[in-house]
Parts: sequence; structure tokens; C-alpha cells
Amino acid sequence: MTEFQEYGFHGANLSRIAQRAGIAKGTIYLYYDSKEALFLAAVGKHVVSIMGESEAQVDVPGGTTKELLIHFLRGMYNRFVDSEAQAVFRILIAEGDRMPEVMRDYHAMTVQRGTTLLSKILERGVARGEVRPGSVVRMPHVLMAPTVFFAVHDMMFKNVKPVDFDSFFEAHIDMLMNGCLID
Amino acid sequence: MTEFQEYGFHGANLSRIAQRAGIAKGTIYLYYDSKEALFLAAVGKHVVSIMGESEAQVDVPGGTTKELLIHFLRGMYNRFVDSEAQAVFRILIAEGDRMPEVMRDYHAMTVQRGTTLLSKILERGVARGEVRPGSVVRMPHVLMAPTVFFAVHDMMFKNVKPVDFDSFFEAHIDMLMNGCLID
Amino acid sequence: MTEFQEYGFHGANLSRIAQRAGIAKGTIYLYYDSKEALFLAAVGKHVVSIMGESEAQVDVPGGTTKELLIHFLRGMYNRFVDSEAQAVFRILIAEGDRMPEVMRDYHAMTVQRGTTLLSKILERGVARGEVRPGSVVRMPHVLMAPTVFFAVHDMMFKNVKPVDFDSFFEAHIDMLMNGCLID
Amino acid sequence: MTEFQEYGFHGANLSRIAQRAGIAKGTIYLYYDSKEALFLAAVGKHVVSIMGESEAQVDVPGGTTKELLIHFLRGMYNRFVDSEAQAVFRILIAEGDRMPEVMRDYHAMTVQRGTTLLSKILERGVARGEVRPGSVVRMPHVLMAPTVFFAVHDMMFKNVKPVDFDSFFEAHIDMLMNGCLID
DNA sequence: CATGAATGAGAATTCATTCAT
DNA sequence: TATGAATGAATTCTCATTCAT
Repeated sequence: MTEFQEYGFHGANLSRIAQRAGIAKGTIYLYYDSKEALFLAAVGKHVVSIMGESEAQVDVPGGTTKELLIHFLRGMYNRFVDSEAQAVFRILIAEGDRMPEVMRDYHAMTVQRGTTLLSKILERGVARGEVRPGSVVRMPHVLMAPTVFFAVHDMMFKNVKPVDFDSFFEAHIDMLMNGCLID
Repeated sequence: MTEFQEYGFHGANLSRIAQRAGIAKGTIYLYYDSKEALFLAAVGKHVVSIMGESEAQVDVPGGTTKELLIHFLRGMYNRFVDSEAQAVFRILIAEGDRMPEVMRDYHAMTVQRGTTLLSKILERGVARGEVRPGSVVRMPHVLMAPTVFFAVHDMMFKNVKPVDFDSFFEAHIDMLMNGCLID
Repeated sequence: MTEFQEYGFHGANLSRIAQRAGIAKGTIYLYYDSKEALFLAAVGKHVVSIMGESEAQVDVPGGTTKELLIHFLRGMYNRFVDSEAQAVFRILIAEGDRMPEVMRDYHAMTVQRGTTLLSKILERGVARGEVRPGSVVRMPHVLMAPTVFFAVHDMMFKNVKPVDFDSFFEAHIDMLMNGCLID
Repeated sequence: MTEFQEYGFHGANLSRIAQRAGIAKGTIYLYYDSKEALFLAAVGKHVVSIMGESEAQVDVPGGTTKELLIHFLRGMYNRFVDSEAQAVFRILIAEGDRMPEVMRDYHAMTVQRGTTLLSKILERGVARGEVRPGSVVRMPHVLMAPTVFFAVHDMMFKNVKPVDFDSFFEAHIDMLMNGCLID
């Protein structure tokens, strides 16, 4: 994965991969039929391993809707901060076209899972009178958007102009609570 | 660019590029020293061309803060929906490491410019009493996050599960106006 | 042998050979030092096995010279029609250069043995007044030439334009009896 | 061709071929898509070039049937003695299976052409009363069989026990004139 | 200026051979 | 004795780069 992430599929070099793995070049072919197969397996495996972690995150404890949201979103940020997760993310943006099934899986365990859980939290919140019903509840993607933005910004501009996580997270929570406008 | 976007830097093929451009392979070397130089030039040029368009967007007309925000954000979405802009975006995610200066430029004309403009709008809004001061105003990135999310989602999951733009945009605006929580 | 015949020496694959033999790849090396050694042993063994069969053919019963010749030549055709014998023949044509000793053996038990026996038959025929003395008796190769031609033609052109054996054999005998010219 | 003949298709080595040709490895791929394509082209071209020579041989001058046969057969021997022709012959025996069309061509310009011409000569001979009608006339393959035998013997056993050409040719002619039996 | 044939270093892949078990 | 995972040299093929025209 590291190799694929650093160089992309075409740029990745099987000699280097073997070297990193501490095995001989030929050994790779005992386990994978081709570079492509290795690549797909590597990405697929990582995607699954992320799913595993995310499984744990889904099982949220009780609390106010605000607490639940904060807990959930912090979990998402944590996952995205992980460099392996970022590697998978980056490579799927770059090379996703060659692996539609992997993309389906990845979508299921990130966006799908995230929005489903958010929906539950929000709907329970609406029932409790803690959440204002409306288009945000129907499209909870916008609530998790800042996590993705942060990940992308981190990947791209870490060395240009990093964003302070705590401030960003605070603003994120602030926005989702009250928006920024006064009506 | 098309070639680089479709195959990545390593996967791109100079013969194919020459063919697409209707010139001979050797001719490329009259204008660029190497594949890398061509790549950087191509990306740089596209980044600049985006900057040009964005320049126009910056010059917003008057109106309420809400109207200004809607106008500005809609402009951002429009730019990201453009396939060329997405190509640049995607390639910078994938290969940004090899061109720090380009990344600096790209940051300047996207995040930097966007947040600067948002800051102006928001600060004017605060002065006008239309905007609630607080962490969002100090970190306007969270306001543009959904545009980036939408672009990323579009790039990755167009074929898996596309998100309806109008609903998304509506939710975005809804969130930034009031948040989703009732205090 | 099957493997070597199908793919030639270089094309033959030791994994496949082991598989066909129902043993592990490494086991081959308990019995043979190298691919080359295995090849030579396989060919040598097959050559010897052909010799064994040919031994039986040599012991011809009495009769007229014509009967003897027909009996002997029919035996040669029969041997060449056998697919294993053709396999050996083909592989020796293709790879004979790498095994001069095998070629010597093969020559001894095919051409040498055949011409020796033919000589005996012909000389007895001359003594009996059944055979016209002359250059054919001194070079009996020409009498067996059609058997080789038939084998080669069969190997090469079976699927292009096969030759009917019975007609060919009849013509062969006809020719050796009277030639085709009238003096 | 030399390379292919010496090592067979699998054993042939593109580096060596390039070296022999005095060009770089990559240059081959400007003209042929693959090793297989190069191989087929090489064999096909040689097969055609042989056809060209053989064309000339077909145009026989007048004379007695015996003279015509001697002239024609000598021509065949001459062609088979040529080392390039033997190379093609050998390689087609070894690798003919992979190129049915080439085999068809080769058959057409060797066996087909040879037997057709022989048939003409023999039928004219029958009409002239010089040739005994019978199965040999209907299957002239047996008349050219010794040429093939000689070629095969030469290829295989040159270094084991070469056959003297003049004696062989004499015996060949002797046989086709009178056979070897006295009736 | 432009070409595109030629180059050759480099990459993916294969496979005879070894060796710890 | 037998295994088969591991090796790495060798091979086919690609492609950025050069240069004579």
C-alpha cells in the first residue's frame, strides 16, 4: 500500500515492493497473478480493515444528540487522520476507476455507513425535539462534509498551510449547532 | 491534461499525448525538457486558467450576507462541477507531492482565496448584524467544506450512488443558516 | 516426453512436468541434476523403448524377397504411425543438436538397423536371382525413404492435406518392384 | 531465422536477434508487435522466398521423361541442401502447429507444387509410352520421398554418419527407373 | 521548426533451481 | 525421500528521450 500510495499504480515498482516486504520479486507471483491483482488485493484488504474499525465506531453510547454527534464526528476525524486511511482515500481518488467493486465497498463503509448512522442520530434527535427537522436531516452528508474536507486539505496542503484541527473541529460543531446566520 | 488525468503521471504516454495534440513525439521536446516539465507546465497552466475564472467570481455584487454566501458558494460548486477542474483536483491529490510550488499556487487560488473572500463576507455580515460571530467566522473553511465534499463524492462515487445536487445545495445552505440543532 | 514434445526443450515447464507426473517440482531434482539431464534421460529412454520394439521387427520370417520387403516396410510404417515414435522423431529433429550421443543411438537403431536389414534381404535376393544388383542394393536408404517421407508428411500436413496410407504404401511397393520407367 | 532455427521459438532470444541484426532490442517492436509476430513474419517471408526460387524450377525444358525427372529431382535436392531451406523445414516440423496458414502455404509450394509437376511429367511420359502407368503415377509423392529423406537424414545425422549425395542420387534415379526387383 | 525512427534503460513476469522442513 | 515456498537471473516488452534528416 505504501508503495502504491506514494507512486500510484503505474508508478509503483514491484522490485521496490518486494524489497520493502523483505521478499524476492518472484515471490509476489506465488500469491498474486499480476501487479493489478496485487494492487486490488492490497486496496481491498485495507478497505476491509477500515471497515472493521468503523464497525466498532458505529456502536455509539447514549447521550444527547449533540454529544452523539460530537462523538461520532470525532471518530470520523480520527479515522481520517490515520495515514493508512488517507493512503487508501488518496489512491481511491486517483485510481478508483479501475476497481468499481472496491469503490462500492468503500462507499458502503464510509459514506453509506456514515450517513445511515447520522440519519439515525438525527431522527432520534427530531423525535426528542433536539433536532430541527429539514433538509439537513434528509441529507446528512453535509454534516460529515467537513471531515472529508479536513482530510483532503491535510493530504494536499499539510506542507503549504496546515489547518489547526482543534479550531476546525470547534467550528464544525459550532456550525452544525447553530449555523452562522442570525435570522 | 486529459492524458495525465486519465492515466496519472507515470501512466501517461508521450506518444499518445503527441497524437492527441496532432504533433510528433519529438516536437514535445522542442518545448519541454522532459515529461515532468510538460506535466508541471500542463498542470500549472490549468491551475492558472482556473484562477482566471475564479478571479471573475470574486467580484461579487452587493446584497444580504445570505445572498452573497449563496452566490459565492454556488459559484464554487459550478467550478467544481466542471470536469477540467475536477481533473486538476484529482491529479493534484494524486501527484501533488511532486510539485510543491504548484500546490502553493493551487492553495492560494482555491482555499486561500475562498476563505479570504468568505471572511470578508462574514465580517461584513457581523458588522451588519447578520452573522453570529464565533468560531465559524474565524474558520470559514467549514462553510466551503460541503463544496469540496460534493466534488470528491462526485469524482469517486458518481457511478456508485450519485448525490442530487439541488438537495445537497439546499441542505448546505440550510445548515449554514441555522445549523441543525435547537438550543 | 509429452511435455517436451508439445513445447520443445525451452518451452517445457518443470512445474507442469511434475504435475503431470503427480510429484512435486523439487522431487525431480532428486533424480535428475537439471532440466537438460531430465530431457536427455526422457528422450534416451524413449529411444531405447523404440529400439526394443524394433528388435522384435528385425526377426523376419522366410519368404520371397518381395514378401520380406513388404513385411519389413509395413513394420516401419507401423512404427512411424505411432504417436510416441513421431514425438521422439519430431523432438530429435528439433533438438537433436544438443544430444549427439542420443542421435548416435537413434541412428543406430533406425537408419543403421534398417539399412543393415534391408541389405541382408537384398543381398539374399540378389543371390536368389530375385533382386537386380546395382546402386539401390548398395544404398538401400532409398527403399526406406518413403516411410520417412510419410511420417514427416503426416506430422506436418495431417491437417492440411493428409495422404492416404494404403495408396501410398501400394505406390511405394510398386515403385520398388519395377520403378516407373519403361526401358 | 537463424536464431529461431538454432533455438526454436521458445529458446530464441530477442536480445540476441537484435544483436545479430545490428539493431537495438526496442527497434524490433517498431516493426513487430511481439516475438510471435516476428517469428511468423520471419518464417512466412522465408517460405515465400523459397516459393520464388521454386517458381523458376517449375519451368522445365523439353527432353525425355527420364531427363526431365532427373532435372527436376536434382533441383529439389539442391533446394533442400540449402541451409536456409533446411532451417525453415526444421522449424516447421518443430513449431508448425502454431501457424496453420504458413503450413498451408508451405505445403502448397513444396509437396503440392512438386507432386503437381511430377504428375504432369509422368502423364506426358505415359502418353509418350515412356512411363509405365500405375499407382506410382497416381501417387508421385513416393518419387520425391528420397529427397525429403535425404534432407532429414542430413539435418539429423550429418555428424553421425553422413550419406554420400552422389551415390544416393544415383540410387534414387536407379530405383525410379527400374525398381530393384526382377519379375 | 518539425519529424519519427532508433535507442536502451527499466519494468513486469517466468521459471529452473535450491533448501528448510 | 519428498515437498513446495522462495529465489533471482533471464526474458519479453514499454516508453521517455535523442538525433539525423
